[in-house]
Formats: sequence, C-alpha cells, structure tokens
Amino acid sequence: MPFTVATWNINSVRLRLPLVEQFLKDYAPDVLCLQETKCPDDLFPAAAFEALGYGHMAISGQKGYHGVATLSRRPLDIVEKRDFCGIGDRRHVSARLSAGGRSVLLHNFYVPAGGDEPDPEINPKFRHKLDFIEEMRSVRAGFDGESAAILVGDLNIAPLETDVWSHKQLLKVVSHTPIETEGLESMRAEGGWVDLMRAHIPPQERLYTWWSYRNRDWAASDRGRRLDHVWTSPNLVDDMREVEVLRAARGWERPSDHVPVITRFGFD
DNA sequence: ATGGTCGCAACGCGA
Repeated sequence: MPFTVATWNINSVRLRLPLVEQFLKDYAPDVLCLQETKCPDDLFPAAAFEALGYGHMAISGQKGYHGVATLSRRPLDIVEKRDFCGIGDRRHVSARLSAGGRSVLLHNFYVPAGGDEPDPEINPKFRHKLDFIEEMRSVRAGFDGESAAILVGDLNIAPLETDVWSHKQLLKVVSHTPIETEGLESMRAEGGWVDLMRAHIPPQERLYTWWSYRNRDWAASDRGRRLDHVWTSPNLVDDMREVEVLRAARGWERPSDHVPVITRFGFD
C-alpha cells in the first residue's frame, strides 16, 4: 500500500469520534494528523484508534481548547511537543517514522486563529498569531538522501488569492491579510518547504479546506478558505501522486468546519 | 454593514 498521510482539524475528537472512525475505515491513511482535539491526554479515545490498527500515537492535548494528535499504523518516535510562544498551548507535535526507505520527520501544527481584529497593537490574539509564525521559521525542511520532512496542519492562513472565495473582500479579514500571507509564504520558502497541495492542484484553481459554520448553506454559497496545508521537503515532491481535499466531509452529519486533506505518495 | 454557528463548559470565550 502506498504511503498516505491525512490531516484534519476535527473540532473535538470525542464529539466526532464516529466520523474519525468512519474516515479511517474508508480511507485507511497510514497516518492521520488531527488538530483541535479539545481533549486532555488522559481522556483521549486511544483505545478506539488502536482497535482500528492505529496503535501508534503522538498526543498533545489540553482541556477545552487546541490540542493535536498524530495517529499512525506505523511505529512513531515522538520527537518533540514544542511550546511555541511559551504559553503552554498544545499546538504542535512532531514524530519520526519510516516511509519509502527514508526516515521522515512529520510535524503536526495548529496555528492560532488570531481573533477578529487584524491589528497586533490592539488585538493580542493577532500578535500571538504573528509571533507564532515567526517562531515557526526555526522549523526547517531538513533532508538528505535518507531523510525527509513533512509539515501538515491547520495553519489558519489562506496564502493565495485562489485560496479564498473573494480575495478583495478578505484582504482585511484575519487569515488572508497581507502581513499573514506574506509572513507564511516567506517562512515556508526560507524554511525550504514546498506547498504540496499547490504542486498538485494548480494555483489558478480555487481550493478550500474550511467553510464557516455561520452560513445557512455552505455548499451553495461556497465561501471557503484553504486554511489546512501539506508541506514537504523538496525530495518528496516527485514522489507525490495525489492530494485529495475531501470536500464531501463538510456535508457529513454534525461535521467539523474543516475537511480532511489526504496526500498519497508513490512509495510504501 | 452586520450577524450568522459551533464546542466546551459554564451562562462567556475562542473559533
């Protein structure tokens, strides 16, 4: 089976456990990176995932907010649960696994949303988001002949004009302001990361992974944004076969406002 | 221009 990695902001792993179980049965990724688990580690539904073959987990959760978890069918070596901005938020976990004869370092991120007001002087949540992105510059896509890196997660920024339903109308809306989009893009490029979703789906094409709950008909209005991302070191780009955005998941019963993004590679 | 909906867990906050 070719190596497959999925990422999904689940917005409460306990509430949506049946959806995650169905997703794992139907799509069987080797690895699933979850964000916004909203679950302390001692209450994480590990047994349910173990029963489905995902016995290897890197969990970093907290009560009520944030939280990330990486579920895997392959052995994982937990590398780091890094406290970005030093305020104790559980927004990152990295783990190493073996794929395609390489040692792959996999980062799972949940970047702060940043609040409503896009002014760091008056909105501490926006200041925090910008600081978080700056600190992410130290996370680089190191690789050589035997190693590679993958960074996935809810980065809460839609960098391209085609990553939002209206570039013009969202220029002053947190997630698509120039200070965020330029910051994310420069951080990505300087870190040596490749935007794998856009390597597969041309930048001219509209692409969203999130649709607000505050819309009476998300599908008809289609006011989406691409907030979830898959980045890799350059030595994995030629091995990528497909990136699938599971738009249908937004229409499932009691859905998350984000949908899974599934990346398939050409090696085992 | 405004408000719209979720989840957690407490009647507000963060998204």
